[in-house]
Amino acid sequence: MSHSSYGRLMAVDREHVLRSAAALLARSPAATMDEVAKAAGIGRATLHRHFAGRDALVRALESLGIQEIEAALDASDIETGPAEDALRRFVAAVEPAAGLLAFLVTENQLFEGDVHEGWNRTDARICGLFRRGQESGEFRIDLPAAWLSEALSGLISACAWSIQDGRVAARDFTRMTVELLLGGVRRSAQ
Amino acid sequence: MSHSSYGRLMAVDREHVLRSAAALLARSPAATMDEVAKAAGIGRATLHRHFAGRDALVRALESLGIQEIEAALDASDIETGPAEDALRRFVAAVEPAAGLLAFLVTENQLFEGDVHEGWNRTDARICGLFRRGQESGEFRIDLPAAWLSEALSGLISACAWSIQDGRVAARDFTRMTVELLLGGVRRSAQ
DNA sequence: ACTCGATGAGACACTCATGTCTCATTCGAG
DNA sequence: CTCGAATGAGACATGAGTGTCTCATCGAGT
Repeated sequence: MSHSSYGRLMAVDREHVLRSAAALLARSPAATMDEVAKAAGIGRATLHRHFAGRDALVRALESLGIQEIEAALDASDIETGPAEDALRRFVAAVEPAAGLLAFLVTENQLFEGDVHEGWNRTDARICGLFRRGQESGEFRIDLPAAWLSEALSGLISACAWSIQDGRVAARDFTRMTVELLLGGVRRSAQ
Repeated sequence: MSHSSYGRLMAVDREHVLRSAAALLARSPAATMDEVAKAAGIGRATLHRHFAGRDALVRALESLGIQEIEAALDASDIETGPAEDALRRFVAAVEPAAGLLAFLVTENQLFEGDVHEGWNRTDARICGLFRRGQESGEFRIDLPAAWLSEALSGLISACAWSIQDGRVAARDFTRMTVELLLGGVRRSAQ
């Protein structure tokens, strides 16, 4: 921390602010800039010094979300091994970012047409996972991979909300999400 | 239309306004009262004459949504027959209200804790459906019925959004939603 | 101890949606 | 045709959130 004029020194603070903002906005998407600042333990002025405005903050959260999801994709080594196992690993890895993902899903709903380019990238990888499973015979082929990707996002968001509202236990996140997506509700002969 | 002082005469107009508002707000939840009025083909003043304010409008939409879902529950005779068939009938019956349902899901996300009482009623019936399926041996019992109900809402919303964004075909709504929920993505021996 | 950058608090103006009001117009009933 | 209720258009005040600014304070490095 010798030369404080270098922007990267702010990275830790910026990171912390983004984490707080993500946690707050995932719960109350309509939260005020003032509330976001308070939640991060800083003043509103400082918040504006880091992020030009609310749009910039949301954009930064988008980037953070993309980054987390891509990190989960990488960490779970999604392109390797049986698709089912890869999906399990990915959902488990993406759990910490589930709230943020849920926020971005609804937010992207608002910004119709103005989607972050990175979003398409992660979506493509997830679609690729489902397509791989279909080609290998693990997954059924009568449902388009694009829909399966959307459904996965929907289920992750739904589970994150249910946990936030206390309707389901947090520790069951991965199991409930992935089990339902993989096996459905029908009791299979297996 | 003999005595125009009777409030029920406004029912048709009110209905039309609510339909338009539902269609618009399902796409852009942040739409202005002015946009809602324009979408309904009326002036903003008239809109305010029918609904005291934005809150009142949203409440009315909530009631309309509950009403539609309950109508779908009734029409699909959800308490009768095999749970799987009942679920299929319900999803097919609720399709016209899918956009409105998606709007209310995100809206309820905002109004945390302030849920419409009718919402719990419909949720209870849907939970009952899943529980019935579990008790009859049709559905798996390792996933709580409450979560299955949430997941159903999430899938319906996700499918409604995907259709709105043109990512999937509208005619596949029922099949994709119910097939995924019932069977999951795993290719079953069946 | 000094200095400089960053911060927090607050004041301020601006924007925008909302809610209320008025007024001219229209439409239907009598 | 006349009357009255409902409507549409617009003006207006209000409130909330935002973005920008200033200034006093704090803290780390020198």
